[in-house]
Amino acid sequence: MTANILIVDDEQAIADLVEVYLKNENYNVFKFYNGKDALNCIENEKLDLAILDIMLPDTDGFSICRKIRERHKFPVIMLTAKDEEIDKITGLTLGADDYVTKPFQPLELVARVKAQLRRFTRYNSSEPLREENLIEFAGLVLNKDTHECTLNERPLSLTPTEFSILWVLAANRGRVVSSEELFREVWGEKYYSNSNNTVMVHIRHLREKMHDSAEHPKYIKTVWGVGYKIEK
Amino acid sequence: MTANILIVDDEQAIADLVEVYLKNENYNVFKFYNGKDALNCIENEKLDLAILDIMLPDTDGFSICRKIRERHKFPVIMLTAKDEEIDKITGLTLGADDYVTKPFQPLELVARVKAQLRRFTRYNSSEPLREENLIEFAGLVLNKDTHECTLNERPLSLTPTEFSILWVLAANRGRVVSSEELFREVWGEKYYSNSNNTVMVHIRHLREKMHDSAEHPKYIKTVWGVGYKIEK
DNA sequence: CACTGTGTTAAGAAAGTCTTAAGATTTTCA
DNA sequence: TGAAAATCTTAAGACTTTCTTAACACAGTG
Repeated sequence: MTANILIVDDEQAIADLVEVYLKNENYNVFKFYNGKDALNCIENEKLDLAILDIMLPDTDGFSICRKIRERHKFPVIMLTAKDEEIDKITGLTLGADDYVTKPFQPLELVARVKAQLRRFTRYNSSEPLREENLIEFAGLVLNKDTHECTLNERPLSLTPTEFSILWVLAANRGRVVSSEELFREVWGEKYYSNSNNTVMVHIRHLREKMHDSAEHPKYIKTVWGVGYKIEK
Repeated sequence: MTANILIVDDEQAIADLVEVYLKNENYNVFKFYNGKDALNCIENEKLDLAILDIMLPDTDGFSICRKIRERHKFPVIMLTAKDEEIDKITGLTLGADDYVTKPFQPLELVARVKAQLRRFTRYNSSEPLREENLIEFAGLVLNKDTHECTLNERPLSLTPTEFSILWVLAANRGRVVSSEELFREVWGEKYYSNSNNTVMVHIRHLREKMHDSAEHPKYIKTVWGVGYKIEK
């Protein structure tokens, strides 16, 4: 399950560095030092993500981003110099999905790339690579297409977040999923801190709707100090 | 029984310091301040372990790690700057066996080196290098995914720390594991002092749950002056 | 017997979880 | 568009489980 990633930066050292790190993660990398070649690549290759520097010799990242958005939906990450703060707003409104300011830690960028790919394949892909869009076991039915859920033939009215959480738990049934993992899976790229009890509150709501209790859970079990799990 | 250890760090002071400590332990040390010489060394020397800084003038630790993994199986320890927290995950998935964050206590690093060498020489014979998440032997079953544990088909309800301790003992079955080693494995890189009897208390709880006794232990045996072990 | 390492116990500290509710945000729909 | 509804996030306190500490008892060692 690899992905095709485009990197465009006229600073060759940076483009090369990013290339090394991405290849380390087994991504296919298309690397260009100018906009013209990049645009060509966008037309001819089936890309999964693009990393664009804003300043380029022959054009700029925004133009490329706009070009991409005309025909494609894959995520775009912008590279901006530190003092180009304004780019944040502009870049994002122009359709970039994330931005990273220079200088950056290569691994930070890699993490962002992964986050975007995860987000993209989860939400935007009509034909999922691996994941099914129907989970059915032990009286629980989850339909990702319709976002419907039934428990023992009784329909549950779940909010989007609740559905996502239950989906992740169900997809990993039998395995303990930590709050942090749940958070990352459901919310995507944001950072997690222990003081954030959002997941917990949603679990509480889920249990309520499933007529489940925290003390003697039938469905979502708490594994102390580790996370939550649904039995197989 | 000495070992050949490669250390690569462009911060000469650090590389030199590590060298001193490793030589003090009678290891043969190959020290380099850049990636090129290190790669050369990897080709020509029969190494037992490598310590790699991530940031290098001409390349990076991951590239070297990948090179090593193409041909060799010996353990690799990564050095990461404190703020490169994310490296932990990425570095490990890239094939490093352990990571140490800068700044570090030299003796801490030495301890890690020893641990890796021990692990390697042990596993290298029959067992796979990659850690499993299921240990099953002599009536004891430990499942890291579900955090479940059964002893002779009877489920044991273990706390996270108890589970970790039993896991380490089980993973090292047949070998004595000292309290200090247990502490480091379970609690991470924190410092250990002899006056700390936390491990002992947990062992006591474990024995209780396993219906084991200190005088005539069936499972967790005390090796006087050394540590604890579980028979194979 | 002194000494050092290990075992036991219990209580207080710390960490993790649950619940609740208010306020912020987003979505819906007239 | 603006008001209402739904949903999400945050925060605080109660509650539970787990961990650590410390004091003392016990067991090996020389």
